[in-house]
Amino acid sequence: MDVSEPILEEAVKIYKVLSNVNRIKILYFLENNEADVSSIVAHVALPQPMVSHQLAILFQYQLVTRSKRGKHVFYCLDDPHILEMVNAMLGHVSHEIKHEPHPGRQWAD
Amino acid sequence: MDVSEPILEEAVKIYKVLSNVNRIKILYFLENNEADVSSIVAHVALPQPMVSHQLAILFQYQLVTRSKRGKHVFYCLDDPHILEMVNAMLGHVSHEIKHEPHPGRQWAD
DNA sequence: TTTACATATATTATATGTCGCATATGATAT
DNA sequence: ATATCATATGCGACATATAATATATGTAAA
Repeated sequence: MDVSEPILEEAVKIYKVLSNVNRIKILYFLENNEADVSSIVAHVALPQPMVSHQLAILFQYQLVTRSKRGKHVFYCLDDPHILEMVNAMLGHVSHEIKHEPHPGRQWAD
Repeated sequence: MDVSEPILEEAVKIYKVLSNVNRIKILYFLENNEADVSSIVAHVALPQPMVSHQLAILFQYQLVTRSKRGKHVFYCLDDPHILEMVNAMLGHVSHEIKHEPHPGRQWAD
C-alpha cells in the first residue's frame, strides 16, 4: 500500500470530512436520490445555511457534484465508493459496539 | 445498512481518530509489528509525549491494545479490520488524486 | 422592476483539536 | 533510598471546526 505523505494527508482530509454526523446523513440521503437543498434540509432537519455549508465542504472534496436547474441546486453523490467505505465502517461499528466500551483494567499483561 | 444515531456517532468518532496523519502512521507501523513506545517514537520521528498522547487516543477507541512488560509498554493493533478500511481509503485517494482537485467551473448544468 | 423564493456567504461565538514543553508516574537496578 | 530509564499526563498557545444568526446573491415570475 502506498503510504506516501501527500496521499496520507489527502486521506486524512477525507476522514475529516466524514467526521461529522450531519455530513454523513446528507451523503446517505443522496445515496438513492439526487436532491435539491430544500429537500435535504427537510430530510436532515437542520437550518438551511448549515446544510449549504456542509454541502460546500462535500463539494469541495468532490464527494458530491451539483447542478443548478432553475432556482434549485441539485446535489448528487459523486463518489459511491466513499459510501461503500462508510458502510463498511458502520458495519464494523455495529459489531464492535456490542463489546463494552473498554474493560476495567487498563493494562493487559 | 443500519444508520441508527448511536452507531453513526460512534463511526464518526472513529473517523475523527483516523483524521490525523500521525495516528495513521502509528497504526501502519503496528500493522506488522507489535512495538513498544520507544520504537514507535524512533519510527515515526515525533516527540515521545506526542506519540504517547496519540497512542492513548488509539487505545481509548480500541484501535490498539497494550501490555506492559518490564519497563516497556507494547502496543498492538487491535483491529486489523480498521486498517483494511484505511487501505481502501488510501487506494481510493491515490486514484482520485490524479484527477485535478476541482474543475474551474463552479456549476454543472 | 419589484417581489418572492432558493441558495450561498459572512459574522460571530463557542467548542474542539493539535502540538510543544514541562513534569509526573512507575519499574528496575544500584 | 536513589538514580535512571520508559512512558504518561497536565497545561498553555494556537489553529480549526461547529452552530446560530444575519445578510447577500441569483433566478424567476408578476
